[in-house]
Amino acid sequence: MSVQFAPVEFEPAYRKVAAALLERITDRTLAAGERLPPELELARQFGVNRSTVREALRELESTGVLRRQRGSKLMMVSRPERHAVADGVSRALALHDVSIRDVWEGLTILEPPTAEAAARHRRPTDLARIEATVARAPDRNAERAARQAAEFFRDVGEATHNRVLMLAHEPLLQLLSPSLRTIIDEVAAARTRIATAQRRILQAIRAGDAAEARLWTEKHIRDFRRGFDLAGIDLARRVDPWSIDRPG
Amino acid sequence: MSVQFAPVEFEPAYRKVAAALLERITDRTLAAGERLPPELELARQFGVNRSTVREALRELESTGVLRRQRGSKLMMVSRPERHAVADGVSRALALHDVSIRDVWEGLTILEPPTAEAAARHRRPTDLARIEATVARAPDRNAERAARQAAEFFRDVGEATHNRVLMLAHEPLLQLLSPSLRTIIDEVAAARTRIATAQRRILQAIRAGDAAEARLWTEKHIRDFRRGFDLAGIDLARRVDPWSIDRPG
DNA sequence: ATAGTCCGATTGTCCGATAATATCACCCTG
DNA sequence: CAGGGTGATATTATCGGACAATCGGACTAT
Repeated sequence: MSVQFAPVEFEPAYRKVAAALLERITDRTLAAGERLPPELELARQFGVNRSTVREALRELESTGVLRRQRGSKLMMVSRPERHAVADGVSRALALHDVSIRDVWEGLTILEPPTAEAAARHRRPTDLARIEATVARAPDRNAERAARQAAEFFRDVGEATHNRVLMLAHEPLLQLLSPSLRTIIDEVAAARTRIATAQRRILQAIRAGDAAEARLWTEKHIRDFRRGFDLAGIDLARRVDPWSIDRPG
Repeated sequence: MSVQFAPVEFEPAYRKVAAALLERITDRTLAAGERLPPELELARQFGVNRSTVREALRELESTGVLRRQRGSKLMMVSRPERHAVADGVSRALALHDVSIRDVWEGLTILEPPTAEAAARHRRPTDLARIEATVARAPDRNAERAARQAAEFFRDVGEATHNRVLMLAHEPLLQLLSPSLRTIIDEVAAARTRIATAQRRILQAIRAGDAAEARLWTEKHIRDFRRGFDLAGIDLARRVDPWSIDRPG
């Protein structure tokens, strides 16, 4: 076994076509919003059959760089939507048997500094949005209440004006939402504690008090941990392969 | 405008097929490692043409839940590979004009607590892996040195045994790598400072000293910031649509 | 055992065709 | 001239069928 050979690599045409198109999209030759040529035209240009082009298009469609507006025929170059990307990440994490503890730990790490950053970079419109969400605070319906709790974090994320942070916590919010609903359903004090924390965090962000925003967010997340215990949720359990919102 | 109608939704067959298959995969009816039936069989079962099935397969293939082992014909159900998922996230962030500052801020938030967690949960094999990487420390070649620097963070991430954290920082490492290479190329002191920080962090992780691990990681990341300035990299510049590794 | 050979199954790719519908230039009417 | 109908055309979704390449085995000869 003196000589070693690398496996000969073969790439099917549909993948090559997809790669070529993706290349043009990432290097902005094809800008977002631009319309893609018709399939037959692409087939002619690439010198392949239309079926092959279509397979490539499906690939790009599912990554979110191609989309078609409702009721339109031609494909449009687009930027992947945040929630669509997050769906993929969530699915991947769920399939990898990530535990509730893992997700919670991620939030513990991510949210306090995010709130801090929000306190520094928030603008009036951000405050308005957070306020609107906080105002919906204690909701009788557990489903809605859980959604509101997640929405609050999203709003805070928006206020950072850092897309990296916004995208990073999105899958965590998605994965935690079923447990969150359970907590709100089972733990009597949950609603008011959440509402209180949200008010304090909002207050701190409005005042531009980064330290305070961080502190209350830490409390807020720690409360979730208490909630898991009180609701009898096993932290070691893997997150549910929950229902994904279909990308619009 | 008394009555309102939601836009009638039409889903093409290839999407329905993809959704149906994905459903079976997320609910584990089709377990990872299992082989998918042949395309003709699927076409028969779904009552559609083979071309339609193929378009659905391309969609699932690109999300990473389907794969074929090298040189095999039948598709295999699989879990999305971390780096493949991260590629998608990176691309999305790049297309959204994320700035270097945004990415750096993400690392600032993510890495110190990650090192902390690593100090708590590391096992002997983790230490060995980190040590091996640190041992490759000052490399003359900037390209390799940058890869090594990123690899170090990956190793630390592995040591947390939390897949959420591992996946979360992966896109950041990918997006930062071009800038990192520039720094190593331009800033004379970069190599030794990186090597020093890595040694100290490794030491702390080995000792199980979470606080120390966090501290040195903070320094390490702050150093990057200094590096950007010294290398004349504009933090407001958007990250490069760098070259993506093709998923194997 | 290892290499050669054959065979069925399966994928990659192509061709051609049809129905549905989005797009657009055009015309008509008030 | 604005705005609404109206075809002709372009384009997609889906189908059926075809063929070459090749993978997985079985079987055979060395």
